Amino acid sequence: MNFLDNKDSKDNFSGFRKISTLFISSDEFRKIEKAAVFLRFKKGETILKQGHTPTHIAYLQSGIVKFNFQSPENEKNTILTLVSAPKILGGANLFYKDNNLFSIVAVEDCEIFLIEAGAMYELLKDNGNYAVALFQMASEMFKKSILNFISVANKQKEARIADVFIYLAEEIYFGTAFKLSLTRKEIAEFACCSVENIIMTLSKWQQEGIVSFSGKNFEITDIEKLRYISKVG
Amino acid sequence: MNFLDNKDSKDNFSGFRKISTLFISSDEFRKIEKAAVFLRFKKGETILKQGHTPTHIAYLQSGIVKFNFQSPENEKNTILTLVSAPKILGGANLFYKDNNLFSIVAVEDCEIFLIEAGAMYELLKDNGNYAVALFQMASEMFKKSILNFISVANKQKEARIADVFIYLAEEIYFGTAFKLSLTRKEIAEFACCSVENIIMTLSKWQQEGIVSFSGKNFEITDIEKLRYISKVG
DNA sequence: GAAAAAACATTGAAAATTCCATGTTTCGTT
DNA sequence: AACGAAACATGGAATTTTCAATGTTTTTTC
Repeated sequence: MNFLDNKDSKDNFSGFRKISTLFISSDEFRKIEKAAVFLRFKKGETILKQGHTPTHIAYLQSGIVKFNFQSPENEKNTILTLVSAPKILGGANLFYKDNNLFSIVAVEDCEIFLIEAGAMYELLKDNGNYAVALFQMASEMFKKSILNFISVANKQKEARIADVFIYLAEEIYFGTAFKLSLTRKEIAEFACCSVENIIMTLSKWQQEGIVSFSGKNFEITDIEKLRYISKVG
Repeated sequence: MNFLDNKDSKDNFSGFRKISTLFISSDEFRKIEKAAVFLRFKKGETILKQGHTPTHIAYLQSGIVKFNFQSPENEKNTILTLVSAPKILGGANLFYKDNNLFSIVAVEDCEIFLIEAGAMYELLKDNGNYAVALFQMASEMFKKSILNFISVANKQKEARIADVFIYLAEEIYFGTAFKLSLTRKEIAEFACCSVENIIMTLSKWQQEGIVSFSGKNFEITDIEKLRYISKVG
């Protein structure tokens, strides 16, 4: 990661400014700007680390991140959810006193603003409706994790993998053709099954004409079939 | 459920008043009281229903509730988490615009205050620190759901059931001996496995001297063994 | 307090899923 | 271009988990 000069940082802050100034004044927003740093993260780098004390709230300007839980006992990872820019991240961290439940890791190169929690909190104290708006955005990510939980808990392998690919198309890549930035192993960690399951299911789907892929280039050719699999399993 | 007169309601509101008046004035709290109704729910009754528009925030004065997700496709239920009084429930509902993700259902007789979301929101607008405090409390329940998710995703049957019973002892009944208010089926819905798994595992544990039970009376006699099972699986 | 319903319990067969072994391809580095 | 490492791929054995059938006990309801 590398630090940029302040001017560049301000130019890139526009997304967050737009959201924020619906609720707070430009003067107040300047306080946030002063308490923020702009950072670039390479694919694979950890943005917020599981177990650390939450000191910052993050705004994802561009890129894709995963919410990754690493089991302390075995070496297994679980991807709770995947998020693409622009979004407020780690809002939950701000509202907890506890340590971070999970890590936030870049799965593609990311541009991020880290804002000091203390400065943010000062502002929220006097702007309840801004606080509520931020909570709502932060809650979205919880909601997505819970939806994934429900999928994992109720459905079996193939339906879960279908859910993952529907989610990728609808909420991450915004289209049925995309360059997949996740490895098979990461998809397995997201759908909570083994890598072999992912590989075999994808091969099967390719034969059945539901998806087609070569290397990282993916296309979902029959998303309605995927929706059917998601329902019927 | 039956409605009580206002006086009784006020007397029972003390828990929520105590929390709230750390952040807001007594005058302001009176506005909440006016917008609240006191209700009793019998075991099995639904307090907030999945799919409904969230119009109220709930304060659980006494009793135990489950966060229950009912699958629209098959008839399967999943218990996301279990919560015992006193707690703020459905805070998430307040911070969402979406419909309720899950139902909140009494697993023991409950005393509940339902507060109009609109009145609450008016108050939060001018009291950011109260908003933050409420959100922190509401987030706790999300956190518990996520922890359950992680257990379900990473561990197998026996370790998950161990997690459920450790959770019951530590966070619901506050002791290792208790009158279990969940059926075997509900435990299965919580640990995400079949009823047979629950029954067989409990029988095995009883033979091994880890738990002892007859009917609804339960005692965990060796919680350290349960912790070991939770880790090693 | 009797009948019905729900909950609890046990077993073996069937199905789903992971584990293991092995081989190929792709990617990044020197 | 050669090398090693990581990712991708395949198939069968071993394991875990659910399903199905059946019976007992407990709880609820009239």
